[in-house]
Amino acid sequence: MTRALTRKGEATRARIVAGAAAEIRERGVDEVRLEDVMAHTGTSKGQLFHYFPDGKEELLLAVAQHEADQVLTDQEPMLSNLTSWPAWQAWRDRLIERYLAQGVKCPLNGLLGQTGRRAPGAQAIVTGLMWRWQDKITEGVRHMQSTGDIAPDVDAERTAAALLAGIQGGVLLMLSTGKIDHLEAALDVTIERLRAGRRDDRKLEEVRQ
Amino acid sequence: MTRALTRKGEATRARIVAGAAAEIRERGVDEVRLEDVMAHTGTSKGQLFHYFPDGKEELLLAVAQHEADQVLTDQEPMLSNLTSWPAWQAWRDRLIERYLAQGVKCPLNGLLGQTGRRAPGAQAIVTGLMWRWQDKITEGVRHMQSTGDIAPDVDAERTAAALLAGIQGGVLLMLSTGKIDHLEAALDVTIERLRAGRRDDRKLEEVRQ
DNA sequence: CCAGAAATGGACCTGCAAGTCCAAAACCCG
DNA sequence: CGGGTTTTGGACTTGCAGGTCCATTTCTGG
Repeated sequence: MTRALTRKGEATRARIVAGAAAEIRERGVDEVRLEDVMAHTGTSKGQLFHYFPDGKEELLLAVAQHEADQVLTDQEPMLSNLTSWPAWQAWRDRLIERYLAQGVKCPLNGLLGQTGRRAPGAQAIVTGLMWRWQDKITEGVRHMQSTGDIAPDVDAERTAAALLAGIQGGVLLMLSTGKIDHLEAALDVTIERLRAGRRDDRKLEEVRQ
Repeated sequence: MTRALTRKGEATRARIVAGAAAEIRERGVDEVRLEDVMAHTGTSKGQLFHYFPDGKEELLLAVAQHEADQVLTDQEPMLSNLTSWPAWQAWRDRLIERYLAQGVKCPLNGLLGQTGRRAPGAQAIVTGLMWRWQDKITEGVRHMQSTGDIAPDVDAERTAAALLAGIQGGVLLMLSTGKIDHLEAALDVTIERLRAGRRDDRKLEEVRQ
C-alpha cells in the first residue's frame, strides 16, 4: 500500500524534493508556492499531490529531512575524525567554507522557526540533527582526551553543547549580518581555548619540574 | 503630516503593537492574522490601516522594533555593569531566568528567518540589536581587563562575538529541544574559561616566582 | 500485446486573509 | 458651541495559493 513507487516515480519524487529544497534555500520557506516548485522541477500539480498526498506540509517535511541529512554529510569525513588538532582545524575550515559558499541561504533557517510550529515533525527532525551533531563533537573531545590533547577534567558533553551553540549562533548571526565573523569567532575561540587550557597545564608542569 | 496622532491615537497604536507582539510570541509570525490582532486588542480593521497604512508589513516592523528594544531592556542593569565576576554571574542568571520563563516563545525567532526576507527593515533592526548587544559584552570584557580580572591579551571583540554567538545558538537550540542546557553550557563554559585562563596565568606567575 | 496500475497534466473549486472604502462617532481647539 | 480633523466600525472587494478531480498517457509484469 505505502509502497507503490516505480523507479520513475522514485526519481520524480526525488526531483521534487531536491527542487523544492533549492527553491526554499533561495527564496525562503514562506515565499515558495507550490507553483514555484512545479515550474522549477517541471512537474504538475497532480504529481505533487500524487507523491505528497498531505500537500505542502508533507513536502516540507520531506525537504526538512533531506536538508538535515545534507548538513552532516557535508561535514564528513572531518566530523567523524576529530582525532588530532589538524583534524579539528580541517573540520573548522570545512564549516567556514561551506557556510561562506552558502551565504544567507540557510536550509534550517525556516525549518526551525516557522515550519517548526506548523509541522511538529519538523521540530523532531531538527532536534535529531542537533543531537547527532553534538554526539559527533563529544566523541571528538573524548578522543582528544584519550590521547592527552585535551585535559581530562573537561566535561566533553558540556563543551560540545557550548561549541554546537556557538556554531548555530554563528550561522544565525550570519543570516542577519551577512558576515561570517561570529561563526569564525565561536569556532576559533572555543577550539583555541581547548588547546590553550592544555598548553597551560603543560607549561605549569614544565615550570614545576 | 507625519505627526497627527492624538493622545488617544498614540495609545491605540501602542495597544495594537503590544497586542500583536504578544500574539506573535504566542502563535508565531505566520500564524497570526490581522483579525487575531483585532480581536486581541479590541480594534477594527479601519484602525489597523489607519495607524499602519502599509498594512501588515509596517505593523510587523513596529513589532520587531518593540521586541528588539525589550530584549536589551530585560538584561539591564546587569548588561551595562559587567564589572566583576559576581556581576557577570548575575547577568548570566538573568539571561537564563528570562529565557526559562519565556520558553519556546522567542520574539526574534520569526523576525530573523521569515520576516527578515519579507521586510528588509526587520533585518536591519535585528542586526542593530546584535551590534548593541555585542558592544555591551565587549565593554564588559574590556572593563574586566582594566581591573586585571581578564588577561590583557584576550581579544575582547572576538570573545564577545563568540559569546554572543553562543547565546544566540543556545536560545535557538532551546527552541527546538525545549531545554535550556545549551544556553547554560554556552554561557558557563565561555565565562568559566575567561576566568580560568586568568587563574592559570596567575598560577604560572606564582610558580615562576 | 494486453490488462491493470501508476504517473502526468491541467482545469476547476474554494476559502481565506489582506487590503479598500466610506460613513458615523469622538475629539480638539478657538 | 461648531467646524475641521482624527478615530472608529465594519461591509465589501480581490487575488491568490492550496487543494480537488478526472481524463489521458505511460509504464509494468506476465
